Amino acid sequence: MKIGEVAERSGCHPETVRYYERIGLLPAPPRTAGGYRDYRPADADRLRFISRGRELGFSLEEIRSLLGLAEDDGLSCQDVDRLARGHLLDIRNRLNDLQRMASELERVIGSCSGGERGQCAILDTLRHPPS
Amino acid sequence: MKIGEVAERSGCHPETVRYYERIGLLPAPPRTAGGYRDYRPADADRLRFISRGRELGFSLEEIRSLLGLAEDDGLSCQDVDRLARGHLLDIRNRLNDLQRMASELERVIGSCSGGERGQCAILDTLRHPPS
DNA sequence: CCTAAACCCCGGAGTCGCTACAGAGTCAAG
DNA sequence: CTTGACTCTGTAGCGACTCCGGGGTTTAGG
Repeated sequence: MKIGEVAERSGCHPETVRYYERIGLLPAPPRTAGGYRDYRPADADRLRFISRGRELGFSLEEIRSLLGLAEDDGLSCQDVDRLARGHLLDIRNRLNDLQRMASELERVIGSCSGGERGQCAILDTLRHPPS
Repeated sequence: MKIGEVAERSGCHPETVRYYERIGLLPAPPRTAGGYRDYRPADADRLRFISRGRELGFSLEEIRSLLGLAEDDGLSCQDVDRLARGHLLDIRNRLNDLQRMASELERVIGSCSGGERGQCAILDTLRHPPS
């Protein structure tokens, strides 16, 4: 199948598929007589694996590791687990940061919408941090 | 004051201060005889404004707008409010995304840690998305 | 058989917000 | 006078794409 089809099946943009090939995340497929990339179903599976990993917020390097771990049938489950747990911690940290941002913004916006004139509470907050 | 001091006062890295100058977010200050940038306190204030905006997750372009709005004393409060509310929506969306990632990861990790051998549930999830 | 549309190719540049050099110059303390 | 800390410029790198230009190929319809 051609790049458009594998892209559609996997949920990646065709340019992204070429990009993954360029950085070595997806093996370069054979070409047709006309020079088009010719993929097999396993490539679509691999791309779906990548795309799903991205949806879960894994970096491409993390996904590269996961793909490596998925290859060897040894006792890699612990490694996978460790990687996933580490990643979960990252996400929780980012959640905390965003949560703080959101509350702070809500507070600031709330204090502004009341006053119709005079000083702007949002700009004041930016000017004079409460920390 | 020199760049190191203004950086420390504002919480920005010196290289970041130069970067902000390069992209026109901070006006280029006069130079000393030796060619060093010579800042005044107002520059530190502006940098703190920027850095605080970054902490709240505003993009540099948004901050550029906020700085512009902070300049003219007209009826810009509504614009500021609109910008902040729009930004809050962005953050809430990102929060939702991260929240979904975290729950999904927790689920997947939970289902993995039980099994000591056989197939890895995490890899299986990546291989066979539940969607 | 011919043409137009849809697809594909490649290489390179742009995005955002820094950060990290390299290689040079300046300044203050001891 | 020397050492070390700071500063200067310009450039390149990061991650994960995305878009562009200028071509080539395939396919469906007339």
